[in-house]
Amino acid sequence: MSAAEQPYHHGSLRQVLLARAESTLEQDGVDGLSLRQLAREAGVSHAAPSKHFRDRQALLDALVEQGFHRLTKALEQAFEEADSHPRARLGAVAGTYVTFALTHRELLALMYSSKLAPGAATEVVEAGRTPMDLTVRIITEAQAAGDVGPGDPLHIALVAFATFHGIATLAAGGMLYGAPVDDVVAAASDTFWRGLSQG
Amino acid sequence: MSAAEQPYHHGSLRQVLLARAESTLEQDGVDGLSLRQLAREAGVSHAAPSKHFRDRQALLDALVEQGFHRLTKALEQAFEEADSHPRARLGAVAGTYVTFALTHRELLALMYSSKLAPGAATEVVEAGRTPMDLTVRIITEAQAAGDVGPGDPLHIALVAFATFHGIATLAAGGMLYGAPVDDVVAAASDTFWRGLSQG
DNA sequence: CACCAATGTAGTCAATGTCAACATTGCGCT
DNA sequence: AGCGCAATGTTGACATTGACTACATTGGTG
Repeated sequence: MSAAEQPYHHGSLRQVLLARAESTLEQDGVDGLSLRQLAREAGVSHAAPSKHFRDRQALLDALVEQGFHRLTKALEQAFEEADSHPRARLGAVAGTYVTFALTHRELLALMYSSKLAPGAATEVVEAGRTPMDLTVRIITEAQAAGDVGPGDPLHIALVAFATFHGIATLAAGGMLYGAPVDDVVAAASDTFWRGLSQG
Repeated sequence: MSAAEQPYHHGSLRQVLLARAESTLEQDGVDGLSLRQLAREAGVSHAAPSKHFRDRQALLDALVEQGFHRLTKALEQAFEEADSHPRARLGAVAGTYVTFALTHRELLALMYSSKLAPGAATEVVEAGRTPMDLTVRIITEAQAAGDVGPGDPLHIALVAFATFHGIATLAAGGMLYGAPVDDVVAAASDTFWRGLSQG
């Protein structure tokens, strides 16, 4: 091959495709994502991506999985670094979640639209559980510490998670009617803990 | 034209397209929606839909608008028919919202994905505000009745709405981990009101 | 070193959204 | 009543896309 030519094998096509796919996703939305376009940008033939992703859905699944892993990592870090008091932990986790939602609007929407291919679902479902698992853990700790009365921790955690998830998605869609996200999150936190602090 | 022929003009093509589009949407998701397929099902030529919807997005916008109108109607009816106590009203509205979300999963997702064309946005944005407006009204009444302490009713209403919206979308996505929706809604209601009942 | 699995290429096909040119119809205005 | 035009529908075309098949190149491994 001559000097300026590309080697026949790209070398890291899968990574490049995923990276460009993610930035295109955020910029143009899911509908703006085209396998052929990605191939062009990567400088490979139009069918090359098929060696790494069976079809378009497989690429989306990979994006979702990557997204969940990153989100999980961020949430766990926030959990660890926060003061160990349940209130501080939930606040840190909720804040991280909302930040992620605002930084990766389209990705989070994709993650929870979950048109997951029934085949590859296992891994993704696994990764998708972490946010709730963390929340359950916080509630359980709060109950152990006496900050929260008895009751199925799953139900209580679901209420908490749904609240912050709802705020995050509404914020990402610009439907907070001008209210600052942080204020809404803080208000939700206050209401939530006050509602749980008594039997 | 011979007896069995269709008249040249369909007569109610727009309505038929919208109706079939909605059922296809729920059955196959947004991606399963094709203008040409709809045209086939309606028995018209492939370009006929363009006389009623400039492009595919315009059809989706129309579905969203129709969806918001139906949701608004249902919520307002629930609001009126419920006992006038704020707690009963919020419960009725929340229940109606969740029911709608479960009955029209794909539609609700589309409604809040809001890739609204900046042009036609006004009408849809208008319709999209009603759920929050109703919630604000309930909170204001609750404050007037002394059931809820002072505070920006918008913020409080946002927390409530986000909570039920979050529960609804999680439930629609099958991410409640087996917990019955009604239980989660009830738990959220209890926590919410208890958290607000004191200064 | 020969072979083979992984990776990339070229060509093709059907489906789709969109546009332009043309056909048919019904309604309003004179 | 009837003329004319806007609304509605048809036909044909084109570019893009996802997906499939056959083939080419490469690098690692027995």
